[in-house]
Amino acid sequence: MLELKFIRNNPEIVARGISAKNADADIGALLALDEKRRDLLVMSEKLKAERNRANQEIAKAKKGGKPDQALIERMKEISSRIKALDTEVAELEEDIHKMLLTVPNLPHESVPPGASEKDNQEIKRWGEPKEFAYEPRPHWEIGEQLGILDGKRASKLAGSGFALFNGVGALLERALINWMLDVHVTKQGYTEVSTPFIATRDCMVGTGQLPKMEEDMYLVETDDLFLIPTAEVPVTNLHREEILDSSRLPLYYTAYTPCFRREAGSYGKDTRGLIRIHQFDKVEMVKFVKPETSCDELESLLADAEALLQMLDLHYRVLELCTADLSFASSKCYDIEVWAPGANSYLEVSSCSNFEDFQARRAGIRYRPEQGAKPEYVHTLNGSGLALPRTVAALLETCQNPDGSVTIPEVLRPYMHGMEKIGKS
RNA sequence: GGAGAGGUGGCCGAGCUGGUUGAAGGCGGCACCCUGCUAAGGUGUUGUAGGGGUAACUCUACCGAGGGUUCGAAUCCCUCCCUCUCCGCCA
Repeated sequence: MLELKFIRNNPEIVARGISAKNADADIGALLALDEKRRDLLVMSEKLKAERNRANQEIAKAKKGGKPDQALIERMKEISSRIKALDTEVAELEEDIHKMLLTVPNLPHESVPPGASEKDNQEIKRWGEPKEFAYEPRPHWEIGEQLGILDGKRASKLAGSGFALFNGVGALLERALINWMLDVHVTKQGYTEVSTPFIATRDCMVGTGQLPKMEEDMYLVETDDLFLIPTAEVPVTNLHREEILDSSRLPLYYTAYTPCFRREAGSYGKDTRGLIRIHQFDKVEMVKFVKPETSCDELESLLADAEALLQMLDLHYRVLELCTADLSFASSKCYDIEVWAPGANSYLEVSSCSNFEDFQARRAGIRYRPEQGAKPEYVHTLNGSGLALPRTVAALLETCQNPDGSVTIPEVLRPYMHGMEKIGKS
């Protein structure tokens, strides 16, 4: 959420930022409502001041035993006017707030301009695409042949767009989760949390999924609770409505959670294998930092995510998203895409974003810069480290052998009972 | 799901027979004083948000959330949410 005052004072900057993001929001209408609200507020508050003065008089008079009946009658009238004004103000405030929630975050000044995802900038390549003497097979074939992926039965359980890992496949999934968490905790300074996989509407608004993305979420209607689309939601909301001690910052958290996404509107896209499914596992990193450090923190967050792919020895590239491809809440974002030779494409396995104070303002996450100073909003960041199914896909495809087996990366072997290869079982 | 208790400022905790209570008291924080050092002690100060004003300043709101009663509500009434205890059910 942007600050209303900021919009009021910088309408043209806001408008420019919104259009750079290819979004639209009616700033003019918003500001008109705001002006009306302030007019009514002044009227109401003047009346309230009068009422407060009168109330003291009445209280004093009553002690003497003779309340002024005429004054009470007049206050009755004023009270009803106040009530009417306040009702109107409250309605305006609600409208303004609703509109404010639909205004996207502005791109950071360093973000390259662009009209679509085609204008994203590739800023880095690590490693080389592995060479094959034969046509490398896609992970869905490898997985089915090794008996570690069972797409048919997955759809029996939950319909299309779900995965079922079998035997060593399930072990591989679990090994990756444990290994990633261990790297974040023991080598990169994150604190592990294990959160609910369901979140309230307030949480979803706090991180920016709502109100815009409601169709993309699974809603448990009976309780008005949402299945989380990413651990970003519960972890960022951990400190909702809190004033954090400045000495505690920066706070680094990591969490494993499943992620649930309806993927409404992307039917027919990436339907094969593990590339786009409704439920997937992910290890996420979330940071709460002081504003002046958030740019650097984004770089180190990206490095922490990259480190995982480097240890797995998987080739990847890093894209800096252009203004048009930035998500609603982010001000700057890097995507990491891992090379999947069988699918013959780069797969997004991590998205590292700086939200600046956009989420913090929505969720009320603040800190006190100095003892006794006014609380200010923290900056929040998050990045996947990493999304599991696509990592598994790239791994199976990259580490496949001519005989159909898959060599397990060394770092994972301790997590897989020392196993070196996945063969046919 | 049933019965009961409760939700007050950074924290703990009074007030809850309606009226200078934004809110006693304590802890913590900050400033100053005292002190050979440390510890202890003394005095003062210390919430958030939204308006108005060039400014000094000033007004308003906030005691879980939302309604109601009243000239006036942290205090009375209703609804909802959350926490705790006991019972039931269940991993």
